[in-house]
Amino acid sequence: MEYNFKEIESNWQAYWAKNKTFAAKDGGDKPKYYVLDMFPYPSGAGLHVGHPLGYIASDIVSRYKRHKGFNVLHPMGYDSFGLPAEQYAIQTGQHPKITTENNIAVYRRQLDKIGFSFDWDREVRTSDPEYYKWTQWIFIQIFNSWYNKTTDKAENISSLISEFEINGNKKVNASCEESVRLFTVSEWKSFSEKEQSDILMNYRLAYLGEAYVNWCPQLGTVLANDEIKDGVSERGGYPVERKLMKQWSMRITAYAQRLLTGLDTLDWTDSLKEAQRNWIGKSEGTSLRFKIAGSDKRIEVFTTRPDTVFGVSFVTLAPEHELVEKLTTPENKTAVEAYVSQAKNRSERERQADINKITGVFTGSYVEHPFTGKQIPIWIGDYVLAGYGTGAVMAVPAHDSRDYSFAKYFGLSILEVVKGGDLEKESYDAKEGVLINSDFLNGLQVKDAVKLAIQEIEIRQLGKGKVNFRLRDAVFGRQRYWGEPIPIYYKNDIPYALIENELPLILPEVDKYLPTEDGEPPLARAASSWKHEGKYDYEHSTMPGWAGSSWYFLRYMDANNASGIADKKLMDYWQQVDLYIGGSEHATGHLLYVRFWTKFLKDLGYINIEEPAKKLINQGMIQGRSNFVYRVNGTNKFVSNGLKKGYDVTALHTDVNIVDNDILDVNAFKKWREDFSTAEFILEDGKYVCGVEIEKMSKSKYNVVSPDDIAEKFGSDTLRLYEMFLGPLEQSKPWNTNGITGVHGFLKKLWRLFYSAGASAPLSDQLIISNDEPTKGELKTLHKTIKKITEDIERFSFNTSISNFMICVNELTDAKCNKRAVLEPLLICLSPYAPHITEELWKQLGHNESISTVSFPDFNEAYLVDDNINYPVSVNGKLKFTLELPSTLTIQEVETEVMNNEQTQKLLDGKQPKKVIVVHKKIVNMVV
RNA sequence: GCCCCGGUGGUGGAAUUGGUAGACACGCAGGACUUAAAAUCCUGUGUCUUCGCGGACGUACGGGUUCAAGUCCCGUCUGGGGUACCA
Repeated sequence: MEYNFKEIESNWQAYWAKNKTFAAKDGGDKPKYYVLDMFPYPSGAGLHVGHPLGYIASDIVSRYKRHKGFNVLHPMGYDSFGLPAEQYAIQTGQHPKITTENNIAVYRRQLDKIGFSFDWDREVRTSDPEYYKWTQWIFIQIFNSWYNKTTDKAENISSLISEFEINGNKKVNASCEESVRLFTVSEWKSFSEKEQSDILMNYRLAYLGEAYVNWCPQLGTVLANDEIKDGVSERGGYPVERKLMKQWSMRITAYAQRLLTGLDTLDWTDSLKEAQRNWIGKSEGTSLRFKIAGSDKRIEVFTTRPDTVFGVSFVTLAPEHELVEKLTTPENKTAVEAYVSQAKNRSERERQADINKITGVFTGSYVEHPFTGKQIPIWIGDYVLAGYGTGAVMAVPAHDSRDYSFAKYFGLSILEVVKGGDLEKESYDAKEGVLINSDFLNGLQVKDAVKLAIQEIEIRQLGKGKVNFRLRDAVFGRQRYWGEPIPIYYKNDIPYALIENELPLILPEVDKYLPTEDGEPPLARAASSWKHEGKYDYEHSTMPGWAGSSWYFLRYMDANNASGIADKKLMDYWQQVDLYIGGSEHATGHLLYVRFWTKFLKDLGYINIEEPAKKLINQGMIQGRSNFVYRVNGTNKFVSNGLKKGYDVTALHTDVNIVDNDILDVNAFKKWREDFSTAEFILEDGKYVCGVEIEKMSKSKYNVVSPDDIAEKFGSDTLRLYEMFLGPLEQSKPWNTNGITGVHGFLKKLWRLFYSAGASAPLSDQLIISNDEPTKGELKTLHKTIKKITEDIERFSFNTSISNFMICVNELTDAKCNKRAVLEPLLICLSPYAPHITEELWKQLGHNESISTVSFPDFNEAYLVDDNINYPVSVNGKLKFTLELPSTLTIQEVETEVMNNEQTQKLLDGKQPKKVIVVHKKIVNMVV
């Protein structure tokens, strides 16, 4: 019987679906194991071969863990809100819901064809009202919470209100807006409802606040930092500018320290943890106030180098700093105003492009040095950012390169206070050296000087030791249609959250998916009929893409729950994700937000885990391998790659699906596009050889390879094996079908073990399987393979395990082994990788149960040892000769045997070795 | 600039704790079977040298530690990813 993969694969896919073979059970005696993939956004282009890479890896682990006796949760769903469907809707008028559903259907069909063991009963879609009801519910919990720094967790806003009613806010230790002012109990009680609401807004973890946002006029929406690439929007490539807007935001900064310390408990790669650490950007230093000369006002700065305080030669404010106007003297007014308005109009992109251009302006005012009382000029410079620290810096040009260039450019003084650099050439930024010209800090090392300076600043009440984070609050509102409506309505200009039984707040229908003519979000188009209790306007912005994906891992635990995010008992049972696989592009976006929401939900007691995923692996990207043809300019002639030098040619992308091993199928090429139907070719060795380049996989480059085509030609088992065989999971690599015959040949060889009497014998119609006892050699091959595969899967080294399967099958083929006792355990080992063929052969062997229900075989060390092992013996590392010794010896016995050996004695020539080292039971070294 | 990860045959890659570098696969060459092709099977395949046995060299480059280095340390070159006037 031939290996008919098409029939086998469709039969088993139908069987698994019908029998719900991979449905996870909520509970039981088995230990649980939760394997999660980052769910896809269902785009219109369908899956290409790069998408399933991570899914195949997670599927292998899931199937393996089931064999190992775990109760495995391995779900899949769709991150189905997003901009592309909305853009498509704008262009065509088709409702994004329809587009999304169509795309999901295509994805599902493609995923099913690969034979994944997902539990589809738990499918989630973020755009489903039954799902986003709970996204909205979580938003309301966050809105109704504040962060208590004393208990170091989020609490319901009611505890804050009662504190206000007892003590006012002077004792409150909260993560809140810096600008919040002190009030007493009686003041609180005298405030109007609107005033109270505004005050609480400063404390809420989801709050409405003024924020500089990345505004994209073309899209009519606000973008997150990671939705912008090179200063333009990731989708569409439109310019982006900074704009101050009232926006819903999330106070993720309250969690900065916990997000940082939590990383230590995670089994994530160092590079990923490092990326998160950099993003959170903790820096320790001190605040320091400079008194403005001739005024009672002070400018507060943040510095990590208080040791260099005697080197301050000017203070720089961000152009947006609130004191700019007051500090500007009349004679400088024109220059300052011109500079400020110009700096404000510069977009982020322009600022980045002019990174080396130094700009700034003098205000005309001075501050007093806190220790020396010396007059220090106040400047404005756009290298100081309003959004970081206090928006003002003490400039120490001698020891900070940015201050240095600024000082050099404007001719300001440079005062050396740490020895070690050459200030004629550049600033000395290193945090080591001895302090000079610094009064009480003189002679100290930088490290000690920092400590002493902070101490002194605190004693003199000039400032306070402080920790600053780079992390900023996350803007949560989007001026878009295709997202979760924010469950807020406005009554007398006060925002109120909906209550649970008013959810879900369904996304209303609109006539167009664009912002309104006066710049309101698309939802404003529905406003006339879409009102709370028929009269109050709802919030018109929607949630960002990351909202739905920040808690989906919980929903899979109880995907159809109508009364909560998921049943508490089930969340307590499934706990954390044990293995999370996805792309590294989510390192600082999704993975921070999902950690943030997890911590928040824990604080409120809804879940009892602090981190969403224990182990995380980033799969590498599969790049496209583009093929080129070279058209001789002005003709319809195409010259082969090797001969193109003599011609004036234009390189054109050609469809990789009509190219085999870089040889063009010229007839298919002529049919591919009408204008090529009359093409002529200049061949080399009778072939047309194409050029090659590695690029991102994309429709426009004609280098997209669909998994469907591969499955059609070779079968899904081959696709699965080949994607894993390409190289280490975490490494990026170009797709190249050249080697696929290797893994396909492996499956055919495996099939022959069951249906043929030998390597070159013809295939039989019947299984040729014997019940004979295996030989020692066959058992050794089997157990060696089990051992290696087990170790390979445990360390996620799927490419090497496939090599080990190949070695095993080659050895069994050589041994003409067709014994049940060898082949059955081998099938079980292979089934996570190639589920269809192994299910089929398992059934042919007479089993009624799915192979996925069988225990993974254990290996037996006893079968692995050789009778004799060659021990090369070397003296001082030089290999001299080998001895044959039985492998049953202990290391001590090997030593004795080697020492007593005649040849060893001859080599040592009467000397006694100082050291005898037996390594790997294979090499014996002697140090003389 | 800073941070992180890499650099091994013609190609993808293996070498798990420092212990016989190049497993496995592709490609290529030769052979078997076949009228022929496909499929399948067998042999060879790091470089140089040698008729051959063998020998020398060899993991980006230059040093170092070690009986022993692809692996550890220092420096240089180089590729990829992240991030950026973060005070």
